[in-house]
Amino acid sequence: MNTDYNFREIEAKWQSWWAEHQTFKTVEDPSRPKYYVLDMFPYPSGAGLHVGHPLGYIASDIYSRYKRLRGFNVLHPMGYDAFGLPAEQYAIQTGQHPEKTTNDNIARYRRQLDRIGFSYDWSREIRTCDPEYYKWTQWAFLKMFGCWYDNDAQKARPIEELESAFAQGGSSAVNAACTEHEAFTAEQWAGFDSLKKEEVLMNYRIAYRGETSVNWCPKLGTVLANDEVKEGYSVRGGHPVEQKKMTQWQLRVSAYAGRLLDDLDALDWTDSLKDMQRNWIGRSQGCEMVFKTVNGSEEYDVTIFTTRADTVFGVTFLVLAPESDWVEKLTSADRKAEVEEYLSQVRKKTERERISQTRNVTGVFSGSYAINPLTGDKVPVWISEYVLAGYGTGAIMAVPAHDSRDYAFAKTFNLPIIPLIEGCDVSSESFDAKDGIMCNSGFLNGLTVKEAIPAAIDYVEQHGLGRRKINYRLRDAIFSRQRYWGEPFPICYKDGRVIPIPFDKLPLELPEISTFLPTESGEPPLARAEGWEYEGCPIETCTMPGFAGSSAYYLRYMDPHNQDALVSREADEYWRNVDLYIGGTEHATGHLIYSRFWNKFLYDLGYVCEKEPFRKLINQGMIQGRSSFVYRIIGTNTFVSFGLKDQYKTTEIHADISLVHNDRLDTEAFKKWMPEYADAEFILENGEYICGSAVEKMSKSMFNVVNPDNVCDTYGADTLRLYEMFLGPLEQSKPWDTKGIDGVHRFLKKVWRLFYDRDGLILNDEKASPAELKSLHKLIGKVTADIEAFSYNTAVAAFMIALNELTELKCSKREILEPLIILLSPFAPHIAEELWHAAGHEDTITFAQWPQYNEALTVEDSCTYAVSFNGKTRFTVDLSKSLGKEEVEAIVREHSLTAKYVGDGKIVKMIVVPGKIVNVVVK
RNA sequence: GCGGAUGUGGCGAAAUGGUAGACGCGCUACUUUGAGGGGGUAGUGGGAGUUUUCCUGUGCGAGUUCGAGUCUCGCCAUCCGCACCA
Repeated sequence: MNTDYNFREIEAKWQSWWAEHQTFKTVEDPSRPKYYVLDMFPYPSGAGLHVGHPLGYIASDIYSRYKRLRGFNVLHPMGYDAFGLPAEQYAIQTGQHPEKTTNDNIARYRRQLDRIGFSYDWSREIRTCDPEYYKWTQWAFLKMFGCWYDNDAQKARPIEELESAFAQGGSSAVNAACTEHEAFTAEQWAGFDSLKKEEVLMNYRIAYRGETSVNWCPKLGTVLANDEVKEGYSVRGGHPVEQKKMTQWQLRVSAYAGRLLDDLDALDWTDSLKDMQRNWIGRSQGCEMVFKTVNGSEEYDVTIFTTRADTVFGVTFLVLAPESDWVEKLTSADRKAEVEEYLSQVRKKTERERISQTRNVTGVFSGSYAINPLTGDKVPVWISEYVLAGYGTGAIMAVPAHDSRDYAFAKTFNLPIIPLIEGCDVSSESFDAKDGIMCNSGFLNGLTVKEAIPAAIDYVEQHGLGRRKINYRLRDAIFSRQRYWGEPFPICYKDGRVIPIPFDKLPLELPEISTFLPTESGEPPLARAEGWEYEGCPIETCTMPGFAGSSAYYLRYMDPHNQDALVSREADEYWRNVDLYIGGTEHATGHLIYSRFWNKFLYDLGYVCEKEPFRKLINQGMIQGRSSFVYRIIGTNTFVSFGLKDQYKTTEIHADISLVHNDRLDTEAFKKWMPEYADAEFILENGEYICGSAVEKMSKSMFNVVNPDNVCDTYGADTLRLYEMFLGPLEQSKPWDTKGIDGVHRFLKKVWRLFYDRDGLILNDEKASPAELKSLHKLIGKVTADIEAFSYNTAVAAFMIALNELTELKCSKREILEPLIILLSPFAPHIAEELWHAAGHEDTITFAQWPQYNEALTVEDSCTYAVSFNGKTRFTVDLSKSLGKEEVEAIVREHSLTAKYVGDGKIVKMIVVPGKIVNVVVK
């Protein structure tokens, strides 16, 4: 009889047992409380999983299993975010269909995931590239196309309601979110032909097509969303990105900016993540103000946005963004050539260059002048790239005395600077602080800045010069990608009109094409598809971006096989929203914004019952790699050990970490690793070759990738799971360091030893001693609290402490060990199942009952504390029974102390401070 | 520049304002000759002392408190996010 801890056998056995018995298949059950635990589904890349990926999955799996043990009906699904650029790039290079490589990658991911023993309900698996799934992505898009946003009601409404509002009262009948506001009366609306009406409505649709300045990435041949660009480079691939005007599909996310911001407060997310979103949404409160502007004989109203209405008396010029529509109108005939020259210079710059040249002040005078609405002063209108077209109105009033950017501009172009705050010095820099007493400001003189801002806005509103306005930085999401491997738009074009393809024709499936490159004329790959048309009308050739498929996937898991709806009302009302969502921070301003927007849109239409998709969110940290280095003496094939390397001139070379254990290099394996090292020689220290190390990103080129499969081979999935949790706090980034894994593995072997000795099972039915019960209940209390707090590293430590105590007590009692393995089962499910089975249970441990914590059993039954006082005085306090307030006070009197009594309960610890006070700590 | 987080042994890390360093790794000594990642015992922040023990110690500097790794303020350093957002 083999009585060793044979994790390979055990893990394979239970993984197939769970699969056969469909242990984790979840069914809606109104008699039990629900709990929805979700991982951010992975993009199945060609490289497979490394040891960092499962960190969050393990954490969520532990919580899922814990919740099941506590009687919850747990929804814990998994799927794949399977559309995307890398598969398509690979297809372009190799000609392989992205569907094939994606499926291969998914199969590999699945094998890797299965080995770790996750409790996913795979019957609910979804893939965003599956037509049965993307049907509902297309459906949602059509719904957005068919809706407008009512700013007064703060919700999306069907476009038909907008049409009838226009028919009754023209454009002023509603307060709607729109791209370009064009005023018209009901009569004018009635006079529009259908094409014109369509054009007008397009400005209001939540999914709309319109010209906008986009992030164009020439290398990838596609536009990108703001969150897909970082510092002027594409997040995927790191290619330069430039600004370009293009007609693109967009989602009116900006209409939801206020709600996206306000509803953050109620979410159980970290402050840093909420702040990131707040930042990204970028609410600022101020006012719009109209400046009458004169270009020769022409007069225009230029609307500017400012948060500092109080500084309007210090305006010495206006500035337009180069892309602003006013530029053309306000360029005087004699300035035309210079303005054109400046605009072409600006256009040539990539986003990257614009950012890196932040310090260089550039601009050009338009030739026009504006009238300050409060002072009547005439000020010049300039054009400069420091004003952004996409924010506010694309035009600003410049107050150089109190804005550093305006100040730099004024200094460069010799424009006047008027200080407005008493005693401020603007001789070398602007005074930006919102602090001080106003001067040179007419009716605002004498007020503080904080009083002056609302006073100025009130004045502006009362005199019809402008209005209060809240501006958001959040932009509409550009929704077209000039790529093949994404959801097709259910849209076709006929006689210049945009026609939605009816719901009952969905899914509109991706057609086969011969090659995945864009066409010669630069059109998207779908332009190559034969017969890509609907009833004779050409279908849109762009596809949807990556975030389309991931925006509502959590809803589909609730009801993945529903043919008639994204999610049925019953399923939605049962599962509601995600209770716990675990994933990386990298989605803070992408997926997590879009998903919230998408959910709110569906909420407005009554398809989902919760305002927010993800109630609690945890960002797991990254696991970095720990690279190992060997040191080759320059010009030789001799390698010198880390401690001796300073005696030679060496180059540092990454050594594959599979050749290294506890920083010691397996020199023979190293020789076989690469041909060039076959005859390598080594200078050892103490008979060993010690490697250097560094923490770096886990990547193939650093030879520091740890594959979870290898860890499962060597130590087993349970050890991997425990170790990843033991490594440190979940949210923290930390390097993968194989050193400590032996300790965790040893722990599991010792757990096994409590059940088995060399002769077989030693589990017995003897009655537990108080000491054993104390160990157990301390553990129950600690582990329960730690799981609830997601403090998994300390939970694992608690197991080790309990184990040490029970091993010391030679405890093999069922009364202790059965609850212990239930506690352990979320962390190490395979060994727990095996021992549960060994203890005589036929069923799975998955639905056992979480042990009841009895605090009374954890109290010391006999304990005398020696207390030192003033370094000399000593007395003892018997804490054998719980002490109440009276007993404490008695001790205090006896020793002439003063005391502060804290709380009630059992006193386990007394601390005496020399001279004064006894403070009683209650545990 | 703005916002957020973090700073504790040789290492990963613990500590409702209450004996700092639990637990694990590593290391040291002893032990068991079952060394295909063996088992056990003891020790392990630094310094002093033959023993009981003492001093010192959580990035730096103040403050609150009987008491601060923990709370407050100011620095310093590191990491992350945003960044000409008017």
